[in-house]
Amino acid sequence: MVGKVYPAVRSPSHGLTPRRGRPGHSLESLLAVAVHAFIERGYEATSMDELASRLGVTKSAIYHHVPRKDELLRLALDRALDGLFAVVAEPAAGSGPAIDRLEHVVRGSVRVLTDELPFVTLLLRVRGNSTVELAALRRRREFDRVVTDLVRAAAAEGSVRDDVPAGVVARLLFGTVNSLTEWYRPDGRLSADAVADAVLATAFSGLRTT
Amino acid sequence: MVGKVYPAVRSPSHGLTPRRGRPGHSLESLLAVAVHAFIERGYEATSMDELASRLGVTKSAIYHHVPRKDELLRLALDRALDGLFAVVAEPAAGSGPAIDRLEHVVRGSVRVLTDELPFVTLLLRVRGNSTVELAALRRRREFDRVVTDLVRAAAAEGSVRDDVPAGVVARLLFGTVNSLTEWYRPDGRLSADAVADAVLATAFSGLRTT
DNA sequence: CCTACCGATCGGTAGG
DNA sequence: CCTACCGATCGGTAGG
Repeated sequence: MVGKVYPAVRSPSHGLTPRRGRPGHSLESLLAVAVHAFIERGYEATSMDELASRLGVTKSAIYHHVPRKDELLRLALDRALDGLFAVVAEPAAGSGPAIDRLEHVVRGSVRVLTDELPFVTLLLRVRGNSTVELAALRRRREFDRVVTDLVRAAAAEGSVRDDVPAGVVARLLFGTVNSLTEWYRPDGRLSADAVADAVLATAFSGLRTT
Repeated sequence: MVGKVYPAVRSPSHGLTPRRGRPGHSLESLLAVAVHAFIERGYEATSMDELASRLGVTKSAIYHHVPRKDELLRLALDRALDGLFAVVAEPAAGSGPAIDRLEHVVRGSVRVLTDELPFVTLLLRVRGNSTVELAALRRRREFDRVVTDLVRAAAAEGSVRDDVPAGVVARLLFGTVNSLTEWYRPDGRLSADAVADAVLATAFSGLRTT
């Protein structure tokens, strides 16, 4: 279902086709335009003709690069998910006090969100209305489970509050992180690092000073 | 644009038509089914025929109650927005220390979210792809401005951290609150009051205990 | 025999 | 609240 192969796919799970080491330029720009349109108008509300029009090509030209519309969605969602799973696979996410590992995963997630903003934005809008969306939701829930386990471990250490269930703390924490897609813009006043600092300070220590 | 009138509208801004004091039962159930479908499948991806099928009537029967599909969206979004504005209009939101007023508005917003979950969920998915959505976004931004002003006043009082811009603190705070629509369910383990307590404790004091 | 497309149209379904 | 439709557009594919 996920590993369905179409001509010339050799690269990692994001499915790009870098022929002889060069980046697959036209699929890449197609994907960028598609993700932009999916975010702006919604996936189902975006027609292949609209994508074609934005790209200045015909609809048939798009079908040269992808076999179906939902392949565009799958490529985009996998890119976001690959980024998030790369964070929890980093050594710093696997050793040391749980509170430090949690901080590392939050900072890494903010970095993925700011670096791959359109892809993560699209991921957070997915509701499970197709097999592609269901597969993405499954991977996302797996990521959430890792974070919840970290929060639970940090609470057991005594470094995270235990008057609120760990699952609720994890959800509120990632609700805060994920809400960045609603307003963070790379060309805005705040740098990606400043945003990460703001999220960490506010979420970990709270907004109240008194 | 917003006040466009269609036959027999006499009630407040939610636009229901309670004839002779009796609640408009069929519009109410139509709205409930429509909002449910819009959340599940997306507004544009939901066809009027699908709504008719869910209701066990024909598509034309729906057009007896609303003149256009987007009227269903407008009614739903106005209900969520009316609830939120009712909170900031409460006396406790207008007097006393800013930090207390902010806490009151957050608690009230969580209450509206839990009480009118489907309507608020739909509101938070709106992206401005039509005049109805743009009007809702305008009202929502007005609400956000009130909250940001409260955060700024609380920071000026010295009761909210000032190492992060007030606008960012406000966005993160309401990112946390709004993320409740992603997982809170009225029939779940946590009561609405317990959720409000969890949000207040986590957002105001932080998740870290050390 | 390959790639990167084109103009035209398929069977169905959208909102109204 | 129904049957019977409309102009248009949907995702996907034909031959060249």
